[in-house]
Amino acid sequence: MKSTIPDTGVPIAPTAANGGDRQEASLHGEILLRLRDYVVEGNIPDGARVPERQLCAMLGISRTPLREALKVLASEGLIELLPNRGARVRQLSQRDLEELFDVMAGLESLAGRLACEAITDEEIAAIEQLHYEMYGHYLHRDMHGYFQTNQRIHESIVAAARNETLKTAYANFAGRIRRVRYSANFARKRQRWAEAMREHEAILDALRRRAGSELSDILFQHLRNKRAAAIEHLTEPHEDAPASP
Amino acid sequence: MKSTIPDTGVPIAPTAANGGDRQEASLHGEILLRLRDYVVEGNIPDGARVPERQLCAMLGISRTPLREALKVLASEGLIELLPNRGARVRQLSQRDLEELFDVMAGLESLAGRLACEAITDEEIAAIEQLHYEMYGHYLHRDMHGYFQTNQRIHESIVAAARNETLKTAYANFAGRIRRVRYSANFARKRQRWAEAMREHEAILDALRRRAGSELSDILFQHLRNKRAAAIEHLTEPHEDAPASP
DNA sequence: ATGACAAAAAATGAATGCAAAATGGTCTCT
DNA sequence: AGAGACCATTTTGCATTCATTTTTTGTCAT
Repeated sequence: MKSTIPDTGVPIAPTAANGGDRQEASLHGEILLRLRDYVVEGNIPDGARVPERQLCAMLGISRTPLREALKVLASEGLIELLPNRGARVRQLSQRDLEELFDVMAGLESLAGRLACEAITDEEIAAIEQLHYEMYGHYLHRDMHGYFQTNQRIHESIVAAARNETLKTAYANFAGRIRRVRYSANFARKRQRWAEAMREHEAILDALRRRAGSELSDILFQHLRNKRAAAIEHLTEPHEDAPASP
Repeated sequence: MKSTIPDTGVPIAPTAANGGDRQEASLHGEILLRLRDYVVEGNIPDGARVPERQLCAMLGISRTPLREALKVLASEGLIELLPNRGARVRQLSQRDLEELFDVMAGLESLAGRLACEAITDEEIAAIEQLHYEMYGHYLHRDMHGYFQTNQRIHESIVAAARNETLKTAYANFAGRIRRVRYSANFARKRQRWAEAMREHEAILDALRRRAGSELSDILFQHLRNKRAAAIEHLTEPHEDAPASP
């Protein structure tokens, strides 16, 4: 009598798209990956209560591995665990977002500095390629394409830093602000968009010259500007039509 | 009898001195704090197997909360969990240490930059005070005092950054390399010691002028030098190692 | 009708139980 | 005697169960 749970659909789908390097072959590891994605994707409203039983039914497992995964997600800062009151999706205050953006700025700044020490001409060429691609999206006002290529550029810089620890930390913080970061780029401010393009050109220039310290400054400032745009976008979240003022 | 852990009666004292702000009132939270300290303090040899039941007996709890704490510690990078083979204290390769030092460098570099934006004259005065105190330890060849004051200075800079997220991340990474970081300062190289003092003066100078970008560079380089000293000290580890008293 | 109190229901925290996998030792076969 | 196979013990992973705490609900009094 092991199967007390109705087999509705496929409880555990193999997360083939994941990094897979980690030793997440066990059930709790699988659950962890799926729950993290589930939360990051925004399937649970901010601050909503999430009964364990419900998640168990959804995932087709018992509470033990689920609770283990919840503890890890809490330590990652994605959710918060109130004693005897269950888990809630962590609600980020404006201050939290500012702090997170600043930490991201520090990490990218570091990534740029380290990248200048070891990046190859081929990697720079690849980033240049992405840059031109992004420029195309910019010209075509393709916000979605721009956003994706932009992320790939930043990830390429992090990858070029050749530091797995940094890469992991970066991915962790990026997950926390994913939704906001996305909407930040969606701010209709064309001026900010053009400014970001110029900043990216400066980034590329410093990268070509392997000017680590300089690139560090530029990247920090770039993220600071993105932070400002994100915060501004959050405080006045009405933008369906091009506002007149 | 495969006891890898010294069996004292009540080995782990209650961590009353911990940053009790956290909502770790529950049992698993308490266990987490105690286990983390226990591991960070180096009570378990590198790479040693740690049977769950033994830890349970030691802590006087059942396996469920212990396993939850282990999962969290693994996500923090302190231990690693091999599927069906239990938890091992994570053994840091030289490359791991290099990466960790670089990430620490990035975080301190960020902290310095942010600190310049908001630090008060009083805070700077306090750091100056610590600096002179440290100079005294340096003159008296008091390695232990020097080490402690040095840490307090760096922590003060991080605190001055006014970013709790950064502070938490910094504490996390600091925990991972605590032992090595300590021994790094124990390197008998007097030359490096004098150099570090000069670097600290430059840090203080940039801080007084609120020169964020400059301070960022100096702090990064300072940590880079510390990293070099630590690695060097590890590759030729023949000094009278600080054994347990 | 509203508020307070109390009991029921549900959810969480921790312990125990059970199956699968790994470890260790012994035995057999060459 | 040595290498490999086999079995017993230990250990891990997960499910289930038990005990508290919280939340809801129903009733009563004002």
